Amino acid sequence: MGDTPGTSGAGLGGEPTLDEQIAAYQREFQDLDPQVEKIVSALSRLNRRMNVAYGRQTAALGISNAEWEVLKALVLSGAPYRMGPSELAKRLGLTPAAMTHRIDRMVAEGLVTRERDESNRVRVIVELMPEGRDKWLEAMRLATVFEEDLLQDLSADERTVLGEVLTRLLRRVEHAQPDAGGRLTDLD
Amino acid sequence: MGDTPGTSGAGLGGEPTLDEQIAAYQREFQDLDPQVEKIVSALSRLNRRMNVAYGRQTAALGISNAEWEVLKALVLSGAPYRMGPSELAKRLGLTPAAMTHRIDRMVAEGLVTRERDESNRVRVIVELMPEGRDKWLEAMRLATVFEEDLLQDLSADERTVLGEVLTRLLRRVEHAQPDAGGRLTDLD
DNA sequence: AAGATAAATTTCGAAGCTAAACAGTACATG
DNA sequence: CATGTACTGTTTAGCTTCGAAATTTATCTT
Repeated sequence: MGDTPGTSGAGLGGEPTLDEQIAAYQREFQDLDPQVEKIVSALSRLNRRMNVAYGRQTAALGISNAEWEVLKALVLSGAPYRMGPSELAKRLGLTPAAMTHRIDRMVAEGLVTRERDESNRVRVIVELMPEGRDKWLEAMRLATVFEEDLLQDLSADERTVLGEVLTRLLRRVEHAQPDAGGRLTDLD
Repeated sequence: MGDTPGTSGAGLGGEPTLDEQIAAYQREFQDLDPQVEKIVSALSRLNRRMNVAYGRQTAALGISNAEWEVLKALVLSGAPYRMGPSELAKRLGLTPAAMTHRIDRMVAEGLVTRERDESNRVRVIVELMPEGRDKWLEAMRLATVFEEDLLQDLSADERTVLGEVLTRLLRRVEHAQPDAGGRLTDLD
């Protein structure tokens, strides 16, 4: 792929084909299971492409990915769409300081409001505004259209199997904790 | 999930279970195919977890994700592991300016060298150093161990099917260009 | 030789995050 | 009831990473 044969794959930016990439992996790293690598690489690429698509869609609505995450957490919390900053921070994996900054921006843009909890004045309540909810809804509409198109070629059976297998993989990652060496030791 | 029933799922930071999340999606957004959403959400979560794992592993080796990307591109380019900054930038989706900065750091850390191409003195050649290659190799060893563990529960047949289906999805995203509305129009 | 083109770097600034110090509130305990 | 302790959220200061635009250096064209 240096400059001799490999101008074949047409990916994002001269990115090699999946098969080309796996061949390169095998060339450079012998003890590699091509089948495993194919699954993992495909997962990774697929997700990158999906994120690019989602990013384009949310950008078209004038919100960043960071803001999208907050909107999503609030909507999924259910009516009346209120959460505390620390709960949000925990959910999104941020420090409280970073959460404060994000909320600052989103308040300034009218996506959410921030007020003190009168029953416990230490706490703060972040509440989703109608405009924020509308943006989330519109983003969801765009996303579902994209997702249906993406899965278009899969039969009902294939969808079922794919969902089941992915869920099983997810369970394995979520219910297991990697030890010092990175191995997944089962907890069940 | 506001605060009444939903303390069940034990994800990253109080993250709801996949099924809980899908139920919430359906509650807030009626025209949603739960099967599609399950696949997409599982894909997304799986990838997030994998990235966390990879991040921990590379961090243990003292390199950032950004540096990991550069090492990977150089190794996969094959011996003698040389690329120009602009080619790297295109591959990684960065501007040339950002690429210059990254290379600065990596040269300072002894992972790569940077020298002018004597045959065309406008160009620069970034070359992988043995230390960089060693880091890549060690990261690959860790990654493959993790990946084997991840796919442990899948039968040979399931691996074959999963690889095939994911490849098909990937082809659909890579060979199609979303139009203005975000739809994937097939190009084949 | 003169301009056009191209590659890489430099400069400047923006975004986003964190750590640590700080302020305000609630609660427990004597 | 008084006070210490714990907790929530914000502020401040600084760091890292990236990008846009201008700049430098070299090559190519005519």
